[in-house]
Amino acid sequence: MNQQDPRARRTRQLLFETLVQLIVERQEYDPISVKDLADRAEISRSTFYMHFRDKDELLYEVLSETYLELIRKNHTDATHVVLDNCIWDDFLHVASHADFYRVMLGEKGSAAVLHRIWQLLAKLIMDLSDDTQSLSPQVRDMLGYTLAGAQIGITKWWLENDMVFTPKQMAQHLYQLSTSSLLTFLPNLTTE
Amino acid sequence: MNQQDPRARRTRQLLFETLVQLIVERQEYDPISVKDLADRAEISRSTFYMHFRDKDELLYEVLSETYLELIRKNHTDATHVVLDNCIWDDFLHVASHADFYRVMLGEKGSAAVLHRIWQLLAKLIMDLSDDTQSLSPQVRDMLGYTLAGAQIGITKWWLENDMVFTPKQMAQHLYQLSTSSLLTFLPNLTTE
DNA sequence: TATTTATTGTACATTCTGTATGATAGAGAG
DNA sequence: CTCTCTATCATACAGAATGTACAATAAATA
Repeated sequence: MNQQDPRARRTRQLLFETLVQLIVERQEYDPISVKDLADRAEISRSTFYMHFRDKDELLYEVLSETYLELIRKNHTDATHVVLDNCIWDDFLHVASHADFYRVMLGEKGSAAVLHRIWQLLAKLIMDLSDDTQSLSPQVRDMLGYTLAGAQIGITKWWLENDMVFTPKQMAQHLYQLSTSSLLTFLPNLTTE
Repeated sequence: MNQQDPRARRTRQLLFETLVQLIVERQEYDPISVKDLADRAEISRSTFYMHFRDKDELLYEVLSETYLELIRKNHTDATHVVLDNCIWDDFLHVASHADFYRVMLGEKGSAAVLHRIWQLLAKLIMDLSDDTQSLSPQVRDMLGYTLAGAQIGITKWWLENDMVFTPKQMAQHLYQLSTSSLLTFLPNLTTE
């Protein structure tokens, strides 16, 4: 399959949008079938299998594209390469796809996607917090997973409670929660 | 279906154990079919449907039984009705079912189960942390979700990294991380 | 215009789901 | 022990979804 062929590009993009659309519309991921996607996108089901092995692969590529774009945006703007601004950006990003994330982070979402977001976030957080350079890679990793969990948790709550705070407020809450605990956590790890 | 009939009790219990066994063995949840369960448990597939609507209902009841037992144990022993001891208990519990949780909290797990654990943990944490009584129910809830995320995150890391720390060490790490951030988080919420 | 190939429609084998039904066998009552 | 009740069994069935195969069509490109 030639990725450059305009027909293929169109179909791919169409399937990306259709999947997100169906997830938002039906408020669930798993019960969506390849037939559902093909019908909605008005393509043949066999065409789907020319592009993706299955539903999950499609979803993975949607996320890959999304996060490539998100990270690229962060790196272009110099002011964003600090943790608190990145967190703010994360909440802005989530807010602009709130209906999608509300489903995907909830009980009707996908464990695979949640796991992947978790790993990505953990790495992102650790790359940006330079006050933990002294820790062992192992403990840094542990902190990353923990803070990623905190971020996902607060985001879940936010989405499930009508986003009563602004993205900036959420970022502030999470940031002070994260950094303050990091600071107190750091010295105690070595003394035990 | 009479829950008291020894035949029914046997079958139910057998299915509980079989599901966990299959999850641990195959390291995944979703691809397990009702036929797989029936074959392994050596019961008829139709018998399965006499007890549970589907696979998910079975899993839910497994969890319900588990957590009822866990909470009951906590409440019997008076020393456990404080947050840090409960956290320790959580890690002990996870450790004793490590193979199960490694799957269920990972990419091959179940979004529904993760979501349920998240809610349960959030409520548990908030019920036990009395230093947040002054906060609004809304903010308390947000904190609960966040700390639950942190706990699930650190647990995920622990399970995916050969459980290099003891349950007690994990509890200590998480406890100081949680309480210290709570303390610094509390005053700042009102000033903004 | 001619060639390449993405897309289409269709067909097929396979698996799973949920339900239904009559036969079998285990549990409890008299 | 006998009788009744019912959980379990084996089987069948309809419906849906999956993944693959193939020939025909139509869009892109040279």
